[in-house]
Parts: sequence; structure tokens; C-alpha cells
Amino acid sequence: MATIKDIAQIAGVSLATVSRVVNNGPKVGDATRKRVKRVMQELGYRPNANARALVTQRSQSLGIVLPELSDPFFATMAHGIETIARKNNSQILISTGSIKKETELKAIETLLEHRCDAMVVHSKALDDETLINFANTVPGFVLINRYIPQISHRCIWLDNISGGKTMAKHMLKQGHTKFAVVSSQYDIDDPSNRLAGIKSELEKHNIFLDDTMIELSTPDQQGGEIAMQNLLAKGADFTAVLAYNDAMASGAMTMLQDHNIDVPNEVSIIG
Amino acid sequence: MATIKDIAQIAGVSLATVSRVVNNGPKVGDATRKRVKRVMQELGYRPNANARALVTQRSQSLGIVLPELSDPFFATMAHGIETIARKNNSQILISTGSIKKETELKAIETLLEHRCDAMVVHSKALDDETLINFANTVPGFVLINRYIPQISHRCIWLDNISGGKTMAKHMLKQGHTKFAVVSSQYDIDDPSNRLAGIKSELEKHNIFLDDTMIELSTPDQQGGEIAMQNLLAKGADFTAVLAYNDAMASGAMTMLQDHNIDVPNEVSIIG
DNA sequence: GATCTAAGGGTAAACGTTTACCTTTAAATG
DNA sequence: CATTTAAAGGTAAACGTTTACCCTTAGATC
Repeated sequence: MATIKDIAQIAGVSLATVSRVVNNGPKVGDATRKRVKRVMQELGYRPNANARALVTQRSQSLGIVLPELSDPFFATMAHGIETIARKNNSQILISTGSIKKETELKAIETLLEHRCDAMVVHSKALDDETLINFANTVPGFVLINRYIPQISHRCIWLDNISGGKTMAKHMLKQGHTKFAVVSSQYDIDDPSNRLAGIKSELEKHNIFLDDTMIELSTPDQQGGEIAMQNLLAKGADFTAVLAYNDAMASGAMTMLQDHNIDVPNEVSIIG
Repeated sequence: MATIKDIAQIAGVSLATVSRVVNNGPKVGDATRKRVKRVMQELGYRPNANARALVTQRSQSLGIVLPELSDPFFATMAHGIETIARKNNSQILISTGSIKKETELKAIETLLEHRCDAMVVHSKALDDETLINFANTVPGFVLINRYIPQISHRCIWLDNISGGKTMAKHMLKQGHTKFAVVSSQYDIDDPSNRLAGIKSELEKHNIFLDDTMIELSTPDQQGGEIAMQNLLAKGADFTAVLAYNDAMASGAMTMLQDHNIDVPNEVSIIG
């Protein structure tokens, strides 16, 4: 691949001049600029981003750590970030961490090696201390979907407790009194906070959620099916199902229909 | 951020030795190796991927060009690629091209600047010539979901014609005789090839698809709804709907249900 | 005791840019 | 005509690595 040196030689100018043309810099005459551009065109010159990053100390890239790309929620998130990044003509590097301590750490470290200008991290498995440490040493480190008080200025998160309350409130308003919950089995804050929100709202109305009315499984379609099957198997009595996410809601719905239970006439579901 | 130089100085060895430790190379004694590693640990050293890429001429990264990250189909594709890339400890750089000639080109060029070791490109808007040119000059250039004869060894694609035939065959086997098609409005090969496959299969059974039975719209949920609404509005008579993808099928289904048409008893849908 | 060998480690060039600083040229000013 | 100034362009150091090649030391071999 052609380098700035080749261009300079062919166009009969110095490296500096070519560099200035590449970056639309000043201090180069119209005729020269045109000539250099023509040579670049002819040789199909493309500046080497690595070399550039090395000397400028800016990589024009943004790192993203996500649990999974195949989950629509995260894919949408990545898409949103990419759109913004493109506007600031930055590239995005994506690493997936799959909610495992080790891989999440590896993902962050790889991104670190690439010297991304900033980093958006979605970590559920890593402990607070590690993340606080990163936030304090890596400029542009942002933690998404998680809240750690010590680095609150670097966090963007969902209020899961309020979310749980809102779900419960909605169903209460519809007149339901018998609730079941289909949630994620993962031992992270989100499910437990949402559950806490749900419980606290129900208790305001003197409804106490028994543990038998809560089924945990993987937070996907299949998990929703399994959880609902378990609820039905133990003969749980409910008219409203609060699901961890839309995928679980959809799975639960399918299972209910398979048992000839009419949704939403007999049972209502919210995701 | 600490460099190899800092490590060398503190550990009292040369740059070469540190580099050898970093890369688990030979020619360094056990004691020295341990000492250097300890210093690296203490300073939180991370090798600079840009510098490394510059000198080794390998970036350990894989570029991906996709139309959209938010579309589950592409997200899944990206996820699959990332999984493989990780096994070869490569990073992935993602650029979205949004099916526009200009942005797709820009996406490829940006990735080119990063000197990715390989590149997986999903392009619908760029013309054959441009892509052939890239395939011939960029090592590791792979075209996905598109077939160009001149560079067939670089292409991975779906056989849309067979796909269309398979859909039609399936519905014929179910005994259907009155068909409607809900397809994508984009002027790319996929929709027209699938349609050709469908038509050819139907014609084998002496069924001729009238243009009024074909509705084009955007290839998403909403597009499916609109297309179905148009079909219903003009009173089209059918018992089977062949949809371009699952999203359109889902939209069509919703619209049918809104008109109190029973799926799948009155009308069958395939995506 | 002279020579060879292997292990451990150092030196410096190279990768492709950017940019601070210097030089040349020619027109503008007094 | 001498001096200033601005424009156009060149020189070379720096960024952080890797690696081919060289050097030293000490034990093994004759």
C-alpha cells in the first residue's frame, strides 16, 4: 500500500507537504495541492490510521463492551453509539463480554490496548472496585446500565426499582390482584431491583408476593417458556404476569397459549 | 500511560528484553522475566496496539461493514463474526453503511485506513465494479450476502432464487392455490430473485402470480402492515402470503388480525 | 590452554505519520 | 534600494513497538 513517502517522491514534494494536503492544512499552494491530490488518487493512497494514532495520540475510535451483540437491546445500543461516533468521524471497536468476569476484563483490556479515545462499558460481572479503578485511570470511560456511587459521574443507568414499580402500578390500575413474576436467573442487580420495586408497590396495596409466584430462568424467549411452564406445573393462581423483558414475556405468552389460556382475556402479561 | 521504555528503565534491561517478555519470546532468563513482569504489573502496562500494528504490519483486527446494527439479522451476523474473531484474538471494527452508496464507500475506506487484516463487507448499494476493485486490491476482502461472478471466491451469499422456490413449494404442499406476496421495495437483487424463485415454482403448478397480488414496502414490521393493508384495500383474494422476511410477515399478520381475519385458519403466512 | 557453543541480552533501524521550527522567495513598504 | 513581511515549502524529531544482528560470558570440548 502506498505511503506518504511514495506520494511525496512522485509529486516531487516533501513529506510535510503531502501530510498537509491529506489533512487539508495550510501552507501549500493551489497548484501543488492539486498535483499531490492527483498522485494520491492515482495510487489509491489511504492514510495509515495506526501511524496517525501513534503520533497524534488520538485513535479516532470508540470502544464498546457489550454482553452480546445478538440481543436486540444491546444491538440497538451499539447502533445508537455508532451513529453518534460516525458524526464525530470515529470508528467503533466492539468487544463482547458475555457476562463473565474473565471475558469482560479481557474485553476492556483489549480495547485499552487499542488506545480508544473513549470507552462505553456494559459490565455486569466485574466488581465495583475493578470498574472504579478503570474509571479513574482511563479517560473517557463510561459505565452504562449500572450505577456505582463513587464514580456516578461516569455512569448511565436505568432505575430498575422505579421500573419495577411502574410495571406493578400499571397492572394494579387494570384491577389485577393475583400476580406472578417471570424474571432472570442471573445474580446481578437488575432482576433483584426490579423485583424489589414490584414488591414494594404491591405491598402498598397489601398484596404480598409469595416466592412460589416467582420463577427465574434465562432472560430470553426460551427462559420465558420454561418459567411459565413451571408456574403452570405447580398450579400457581394468577391473572397478571410481570416479565423481566419482552423476550421472556413473549415466551411466557407462547406457553400460555399452548395451554389454551387466553391472553389477554384470562391472563395479562407485561414485559 | 506507561511504555516499554519506562518498563525497561525501571527493570534495568533493554527495550528488546521487555518486548520479548511481552511476547513470551525466547532469549530471556527466568529471573529477568519475572522481574520485568512484576514491573509491568505495577505500572499497569498495556502494549500499544497501534505501534505494534505499525511495525508488524498486522493489526489483529477484522473490519465489518453492515447496513444496520439494529436489525437482528445483521446483529446476529456481527455476533457470529465477533465470536470467531475473538478465538483468533482479533478485535472487530464495525461500520454501518445504511444501504447508501456514499456511506457504504465511506465505511469501507475508513476500515481500509485502519489496515484491518481482513474485511467482511455487506454491501447492497455499491456497484459491482467498485467491489471487484476492492476485492482485487484488499487482501482478506470478503463479500457477504451478495454474489459477483468475477470474484466468486470472495463471495458468501444466499441463494435467493432457491429460497423463493422453497417458500412457494412449502405453501403449495399445504394445498394453497391463491397467493399474495409481500416484499421489499428496495431495488436490489434479493427481492427480485426471491420473487423470481416464487414465480417459477408456482408456474410449474400452472399458477400465475398477478402483479396486483404483489405489494412492496419497507422490509420491516411497519412495511408488512402497509403492504397487507394495500392488499386488503384492493380486495385481493388469497389464502397464502409469502413475506420477504419475518418482520414483514409479522406486520402482515398484525394487519390481518386487525381485520379479524384468522391466522392461520383463513390465511397462512410464511416469512 | 585454546577453541567452540549456547544462552542471555543489547543496539539500532524500521514502520508511516505529524508538526515545531527553519529556509527561501518575492512582493510590499519605507 | 534596503528592509520587512507573508506565503510556500522543507528538515528532522517524535510516537511505541519489533526484530535482525551483534556482543559478552561461561561452560564444554579437544
